[in-house]
Amino acid sequence: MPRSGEKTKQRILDAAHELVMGHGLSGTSIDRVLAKAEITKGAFFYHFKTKADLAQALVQRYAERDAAHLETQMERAEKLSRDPLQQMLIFIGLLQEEMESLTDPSGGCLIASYIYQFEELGDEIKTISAHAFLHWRQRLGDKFAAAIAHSPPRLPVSAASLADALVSTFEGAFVMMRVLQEPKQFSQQLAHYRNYIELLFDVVES
Amino acid sequence: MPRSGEKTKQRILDAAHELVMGHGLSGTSIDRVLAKAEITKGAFFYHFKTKADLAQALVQRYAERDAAHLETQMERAEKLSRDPLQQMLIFIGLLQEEMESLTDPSGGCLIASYIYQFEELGDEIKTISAHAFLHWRQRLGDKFAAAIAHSPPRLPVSAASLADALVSTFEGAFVMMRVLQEPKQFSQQLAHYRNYIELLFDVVES
DNA sequence: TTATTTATACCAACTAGTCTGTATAGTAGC
DNA sequence: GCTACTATACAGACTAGTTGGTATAAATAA
Repeated sequence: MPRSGEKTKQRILDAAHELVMGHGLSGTSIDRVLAKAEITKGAFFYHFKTKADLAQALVQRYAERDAAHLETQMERAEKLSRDPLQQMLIFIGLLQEEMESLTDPSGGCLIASYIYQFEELGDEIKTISAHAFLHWRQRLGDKFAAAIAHSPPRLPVSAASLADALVSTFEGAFVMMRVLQEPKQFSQQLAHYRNYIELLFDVVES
Repeated sequence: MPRSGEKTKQRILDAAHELVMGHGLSGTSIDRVLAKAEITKGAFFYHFKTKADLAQALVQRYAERDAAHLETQMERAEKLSRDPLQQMLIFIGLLQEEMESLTDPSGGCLIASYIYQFEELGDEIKTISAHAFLHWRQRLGDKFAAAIAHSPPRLPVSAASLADALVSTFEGAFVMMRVLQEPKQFSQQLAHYRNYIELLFDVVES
């Protein structure tokens, strides 16, 4: 069945992604990926030059999907309000909705799964990872900048670091969820972030 | 020179810890630990039964030091004020002080470095990890409970989840720092947490 | 006080298996 | 004839873990 090369490649990436989430990158052998994807070694090395090449394709795909997801939810939020602050609050709410349906604590961030072996990763992967985070900083930072310009926050904060704080909340929540085996950590930590934004911009009725 | 076995054991743990922070656990071979600690394989397996045993000793030592550090700073904060909320704010400030002096983005949390290979880790390690986090929840949760009892927060929050939010902030900050190679992320994210607490308990002069 | 034993702490070399990556021969569809 | 594989075999490096032996120091016995 030629002409379907892309499908096999995606199967490999899917299998690898799942394994990396549970065993880490260096704990995931190519042989186990082959077994999970039900292909042979020849097929694997037809699509990927090396294991490092797989690791990069993995994070590339992850970053692309992540950016697309951010864009989708952000555009939804932008259609639901004209006010940038409200857009952000809606955006956080949409993320919360998604995460509340999570019931198993096996979710995670592929990029985060790489960070404790950065020393043996290529620069390309580091660049892709950083770029994924910087994209959030940019997209959300613009919203916060507009919100700050519209009404000053009760404490001095930079738009970029407020954006970073949401990404940080995500990453922290993943760690909490995995260590404590508590899926609810995710929506709980997001709720605190939302509280913070609301208090900061004084949208809480006293 | 027998009788000095503990020193060698600590040297092994030190070397292993440093390597795990840069290559992950499964990316850290025993051979490389031996090279770094400048000992032989015999010495290693005299002190540790298996690699899994090393991993456990590593996280055990980390958890103990972490708890001791929490206690030290908390007691300092408790001596500087009688008010539980102020104690928490001082405590956060003390942590911020420490983290501001960090200039290289190679720091990290050993427990977090384990989470993406939890599937191949023993239950003991998972228990130790969870317990370390739960200890923070308890210690800080009590403070927040007292603070909430003293003056109600502006939004409904639980003491435990507020405590979790600080641990989450830590973990998130480590990820941000590593991915973006920005050491300042740490104090920045802590500052947001501090802002949140201050706004929540209305200690900000308007 | 000296000789012997015992436990600790360690070393060098080895084993058995796993790792990534290569190679090769063959096949099914376009 | 090109693409997209299967299947198998294998090289070379690295893996965790084992073995047999050694140096040291302290405890015990003569």
